[in-house]
Amino acid sequence: MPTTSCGRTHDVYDASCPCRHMLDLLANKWSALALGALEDGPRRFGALRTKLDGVSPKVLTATLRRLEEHGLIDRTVYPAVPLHVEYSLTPLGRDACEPLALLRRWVVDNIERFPEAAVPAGARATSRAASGA
Amino acid sequence: MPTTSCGRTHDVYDASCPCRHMLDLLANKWSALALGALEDGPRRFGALRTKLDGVSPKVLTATLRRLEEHGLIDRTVYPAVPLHVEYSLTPLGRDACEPLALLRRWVVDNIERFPEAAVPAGARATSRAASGA
DNA sequence: CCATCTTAGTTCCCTTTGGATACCAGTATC
DNA sequence: GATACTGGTATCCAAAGGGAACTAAGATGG
Repeated sequence: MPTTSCGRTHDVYDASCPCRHMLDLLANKWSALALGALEDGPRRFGALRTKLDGVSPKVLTATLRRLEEHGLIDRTVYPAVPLHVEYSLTPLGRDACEPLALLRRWVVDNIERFPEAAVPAGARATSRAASGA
Repeated sequence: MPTTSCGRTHDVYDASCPCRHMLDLLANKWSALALGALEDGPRRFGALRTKLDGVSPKVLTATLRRLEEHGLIDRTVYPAVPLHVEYSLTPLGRDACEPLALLRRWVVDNIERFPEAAVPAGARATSRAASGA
């Protein structure tokens, strides 16, 4: 059973352990993508919106706010006109990127092993990837 | 840009790439916990329900079905009485456990670094971990 | 002076998913 | 006949996800 420096036991399988809450935060499609998008340096809201193909502004805002609340990213407002807002990784966020990057990478590396039937139709035929980019 | 053996480009950031769908499946609290719970060998529905503290039977069923559809776990029914159903990892599922285990572990190892305010009240005070187990 | 463009969101509404609780089927046992 | 065990459904409600339109603030430009 994993124990931290302060001697308390932590377990993601325990619903009342803070770990569970953090796992819920990180084991999330948009969180994993947003943190990964910030690995190469700060990005603006619009850039993230473009990078995270398919995200709605509402969900992106909610995701970024949640990551900020949990100390994984910083939100910096430059009061220029037009408004300029930059999101960047905190040290904690940068560290969290490691396991998330491995997960994203594993998916890409092993996608061919998944049964065809499991992939929804829309993602097979009309995919950018399938058009031979 | 990552490329697979068949030469096609895959990118989790592309909403229409099958990768995105798979990331959505794996970057999920219950999936990450369920796969991890099967690492030490097959488990029955009831055992998973106990292990995955706080999961409702409906959600557990849905999670297991989804993992089964995507070829990550096998569902074996032993027509004994009372009914006996076992869930086990497929080779693909076993491989997927690696990055997920790293993620779960990272959370446990770094939980103390998260700001206190970010942890919901219920998880701090009345936690099993806090009671000095 | 008013319309337009930009960025970074918010608001609304609807659908999907998550979650809690109750209940069911099949059979063996008491 | 009542009870218990396993592995789920059924039902109901709340929360989150998602699409589209709209807002704010100020520069720009006719």
